[in-house]
Amino acid sequence: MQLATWNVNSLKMRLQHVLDWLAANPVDFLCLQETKLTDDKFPKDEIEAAGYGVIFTGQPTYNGVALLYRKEAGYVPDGVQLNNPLYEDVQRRLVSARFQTAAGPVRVIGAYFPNGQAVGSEKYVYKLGWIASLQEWIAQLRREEPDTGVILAGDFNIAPADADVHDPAVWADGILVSGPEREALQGLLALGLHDAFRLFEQPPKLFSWWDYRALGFRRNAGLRIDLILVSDELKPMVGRCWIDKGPRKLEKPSDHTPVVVEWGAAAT
DNA sequence: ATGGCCGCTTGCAGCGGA
Repeated sequence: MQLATWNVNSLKMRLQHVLDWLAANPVDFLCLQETKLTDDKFPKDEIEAAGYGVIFTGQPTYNGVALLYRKEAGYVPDGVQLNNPLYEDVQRRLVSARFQTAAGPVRVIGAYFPNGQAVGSEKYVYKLGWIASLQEWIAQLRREEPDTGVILAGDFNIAPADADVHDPAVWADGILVSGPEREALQGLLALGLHDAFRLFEQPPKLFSWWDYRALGFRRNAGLRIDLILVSDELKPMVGRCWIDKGPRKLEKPSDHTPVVVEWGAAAT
């Protein structure tokens, strides 16, 4: 099985990229962030025609998330949750559902973490509070659904370590890398979640986002801020996790590119 | 050294993103 996450920076602008990518990469699940579409404008028909069911929640202009699941594989979502039940929020940043899979029940949570804008700002305080509440909710889920694995995938807007930053000196203590943000991520990992990408040896300087400005992509001046966390019971089944730079090379790309995880039978 | 793009809007300049 495969699951991917992709911040598309407007699904209206990127729908064809998503459909083309799914045709070439028929993943079981796809989490999208920054759809930037109200629910009445969501391209449900086009996505269903491509063989995927979809759960989505949006708002005007900003944010918006979607969770796609491959119909041919027979997935039926239950326990659907839009946003965090423990956190009142007009911003639409979370979409979740549980699925029965060949590797047992799994709850997928697609997340668009707040950016935070600048360390110490009002938006930064919101970011840290939002993550703390997400941690509380996932802790609650682990108690309520103890036999269900968890995959938390999305745009975390946090580079976990300096190895995930093209130039740590430039970014030092800034937004996306600051101590409190990284500690908040550690709080999530402490629930028994694991950064799937770092379960494996990886070449250096692999990123999932590159600034549109300053030839960021050509210079590989990027960050790894799009993550897939898998829970303890899924960890032994993860066989591969990779970043697909292909879509970032297209005309009018998103500034993020897909991250994919593959799991299945227990690794031997 | 600085900042350089992109998408969105009760829109044509300003905000947010990262």
